Amino acid sequence: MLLRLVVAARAFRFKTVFMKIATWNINGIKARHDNLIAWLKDAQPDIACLQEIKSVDENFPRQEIEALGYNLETHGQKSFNGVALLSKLPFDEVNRGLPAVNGEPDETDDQARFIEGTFSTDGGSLSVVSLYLPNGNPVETEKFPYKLNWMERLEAWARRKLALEEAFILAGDYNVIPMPEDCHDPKAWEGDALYRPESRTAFRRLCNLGLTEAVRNVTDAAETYTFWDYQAGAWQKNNGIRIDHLLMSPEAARLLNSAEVDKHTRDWEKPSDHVPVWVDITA
DNA sequence: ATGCCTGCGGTTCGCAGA
Repeated sequence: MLLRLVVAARAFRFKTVFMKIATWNINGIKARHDNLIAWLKDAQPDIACLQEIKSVDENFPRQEIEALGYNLETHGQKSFNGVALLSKLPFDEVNRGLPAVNGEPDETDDQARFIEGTFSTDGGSLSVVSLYLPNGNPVETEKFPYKLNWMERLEAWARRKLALEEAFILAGDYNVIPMPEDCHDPKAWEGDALYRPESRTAFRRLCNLGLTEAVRNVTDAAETYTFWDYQAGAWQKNNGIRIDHLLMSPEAARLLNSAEVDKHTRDWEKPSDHVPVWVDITA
């Protein structure tokens, strides 16, 4: 009897559930719907964070995604931006929009770039954010300060969240090249908003709160890129950049098993210029 | 130095992206 209890307790304690959490800037849900469905069937993420859906919520094509077993929450706008969360787990809570630095809703920001879902797992609560950080170009316009302000607000959000000591993952298109080795041709990016010292410093500050950037936590492989421009044969020349990242709280990072880039989707017909990046965690 | 290419809205071109 005692033995059976011990066996049952061990089985419970060591029950391992793997979860795959992915992020992908799809560059338009209407243009990328079929590619998205193909990738979902193939990669089978438990949670997928999408960016640049370029659609209002009412027009987002839900049917085939839901038929694959996903719960779906969107935060869209007309023509530009827009983020979404797909999850096989039911959502406990959904929060739309990145708050101001003080934690209050930011009424001055009407761009749809942030959606958070919270979930219950065997290991406790898990929060996953799909974010689309502003590009910031051209740097001499108001777009660059908007980017830096957005990063300040993101850092403030992460500080508040870290105080709760729970597992969370900030996944998305950060529009930041963290290091020279994260692009094919660093010289070509000098002065660009994606590579400006202010952008890289803000990204580093975010990481240095105690977040783990998943891909660089598991590999230092050269030429690990997540975006290749449509123009000038960038894909064929492997002229890429690494700007899509998953940042994990300590409680999430301790569960990290692997992190990968689904580079092959860039070779598909009508590809997005970004490819999916994902982590596997023990949840 | 500039455009390269693509998606979107809304009409055949302008804007945005990175």
